[in-house]
Amino acid sequence: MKAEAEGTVQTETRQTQQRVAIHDAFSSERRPLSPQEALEVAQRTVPGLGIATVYRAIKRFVSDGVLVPVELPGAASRYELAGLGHHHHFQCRGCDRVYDVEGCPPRIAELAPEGFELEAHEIVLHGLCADCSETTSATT
Amino acid sequence: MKAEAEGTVQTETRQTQQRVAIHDAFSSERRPLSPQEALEVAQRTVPGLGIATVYRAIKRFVSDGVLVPVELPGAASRYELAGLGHHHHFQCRGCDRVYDVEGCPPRIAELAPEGFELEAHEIVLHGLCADCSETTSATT
DNA sequence: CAGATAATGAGAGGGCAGTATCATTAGAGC
DNA sequence: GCTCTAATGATACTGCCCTCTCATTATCTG
Repeated sequence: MKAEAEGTVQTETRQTQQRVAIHDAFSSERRPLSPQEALEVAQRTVPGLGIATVYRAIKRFVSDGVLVPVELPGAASRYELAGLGHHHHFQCRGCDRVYDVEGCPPRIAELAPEGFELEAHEIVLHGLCADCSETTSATT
Repeated sequence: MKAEAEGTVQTETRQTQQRVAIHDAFSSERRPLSPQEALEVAQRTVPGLGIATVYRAIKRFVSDGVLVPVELPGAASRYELAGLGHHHHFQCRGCDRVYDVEGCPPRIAELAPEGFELEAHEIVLHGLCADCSETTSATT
């Protein structure tokens, strides 16, 4: 996987422990992470990791098609692994984490007004995730 | 409408032409406006209007329940008149304006994973509004 | 009309997300 | 191990959204 001879290689892209740790953060958490969250997770592996490196790595992963941006209301951009298929998100107001949710209600297209061209849609659920819901409702 | 005797009145709330113009901007446009958009619309009536005044007025309107915030991915906060009932939004990628859309697909609640407490949801449609769609597809 | 003061406008300031800089570190190939 | 250089980390910096400050203006009441 060197460089297919040509000059399309902008840089050599070394496999550093930082980059590996950042990528692992996304694959282990399995939910959209903000750069800050990714930093915290990856720092468990690489303590000295700096935020600038996280931004750089994410940028690279996105342009390589490894990550895709997930934009949610209010919050900063998050990113998740590409190739997950169509899905939506649930944002917990307790811990502020974002989770993927499967499925998509029918008739979405019918919402668009006459004359409008619908190209994409996005559904964001809000509430409490399982963890926060437990804590709040004092189960025991 | 003075002040019901007590001390609940923080300030007197004068009816200034600026504040009227800002409120009118929201009622005439009938769609969520960012402070910047509101500024531009209101400046047609009050040319010298400053952005700080718009922020101040919006803040006041929100705390008075006249406006409600509309948070959309990426973009800055927008606001719209309160009391419009449940609805969603369409954001045009051409002009970046946001429109209200009626209706709401069924089964939304079923999307939430087990154990999650769904409290609210939000649907954002993306694409081209009627105006931009026309322009793009070169009608004639 | 006059007085009291809320509101305004312009610009400075604060906070935060993200980027650029640069000396130092550490991958990758030999 | 050694060289080359991409990558890193710390920090300065930019850009943007929004708030604060304060001298001036305009609204409201009597």
